[in-house]
Amino acid sequence: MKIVFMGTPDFAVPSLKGLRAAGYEIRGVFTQPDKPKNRGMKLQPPPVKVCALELGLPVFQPAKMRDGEALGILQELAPDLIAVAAYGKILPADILDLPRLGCVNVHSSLLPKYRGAAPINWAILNGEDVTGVTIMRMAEGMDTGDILAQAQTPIDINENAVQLFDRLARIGADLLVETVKSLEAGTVKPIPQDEALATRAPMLSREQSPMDWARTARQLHDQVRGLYPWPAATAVLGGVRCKVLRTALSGEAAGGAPGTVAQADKKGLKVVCGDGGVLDILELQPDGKKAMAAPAFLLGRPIPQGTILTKQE
RNA sequence: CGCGGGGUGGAGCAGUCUGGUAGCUCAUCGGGCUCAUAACCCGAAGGUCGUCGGUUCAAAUCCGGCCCCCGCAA
Repeated sequence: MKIVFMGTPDFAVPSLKGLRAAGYEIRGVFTQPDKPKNRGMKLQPPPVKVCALELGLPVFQPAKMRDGEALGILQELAPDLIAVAAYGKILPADILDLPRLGCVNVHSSLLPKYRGAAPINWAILNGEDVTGVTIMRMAEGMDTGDILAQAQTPIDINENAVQLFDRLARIGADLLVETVKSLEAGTVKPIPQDEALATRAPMLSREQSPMDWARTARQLHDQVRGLYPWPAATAVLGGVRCKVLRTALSGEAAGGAPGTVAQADKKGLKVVCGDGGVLDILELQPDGKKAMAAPAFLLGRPIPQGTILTKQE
């Protein structure tokens, strides 16, 4: 069975490796073009490209999928199946129709919930305690295709987006391989998505970063772990804008207005939230500095107990 | 050359503008107090101030080169 793989970020790497390890013939790997990123705007190859090169697979990085060039390459590669995981490009109908067994996509949510670019983050942001991975047949809409397989997994109360990313990437890879086997055997029964239950998980933005202490402790905790590590939840502490990287729900209740610093010493940095719950800030990163434990931060920038924090402008 | 912040005992910071004895909080070690302590009191150890060069009687501080870390921008 000949497969063409399409994917871009770390999330897609286990799926590529999984298919390869399962013995399928990977005819080629499509990934986004190298883009200028990071300090100095140096060109960065996407993780899938790095992985594909290590595996000795041919890599294709077309800028557009609709100009016929990509179609031409694919016709030459003549795959039986195209497997896609977080490729980041929309495939036109002529490509979707090309492979004998069609195009399948690994999506990191329980579709039809959380269609879109950031399903993992939004699941955490919304306080879900279960999420999962869906393998679907690709259609022209955004994550609207028929469901071929799903796997569920619980979200731990302290799990952040990166940790969940890693887990779902592995779960997705296993499920993808299983599904491809089923497709070969012809035992898959596609299930249409229930449009009435569909929700969207749009790209994250830095506007979601500022922490509003009027929200509940749980909501703020979810914000911190859901936006980790980018764009990250942020707060102004000791006069400095900080990324809040890790928090815990202390379970204590405390008096005081939302934003009141209940404790700020070597034992911890605890803030009263809108529901009276207390959020324990464990790890943070001031502007221009490295990540550090909250008590260490307080040594250099003490915050008097009782200070009332306000939402960043 | 995309823009900006930073490198000072183990940790987090001040000191740099205005050159002149290395400072604060925490951790560590020793002693004390206490039924006891992660609490409190007393004391100690620990730093080529990222690096190389320049200016100067004198450089953490002024000038120049280099290295490293971080944020923005996605």
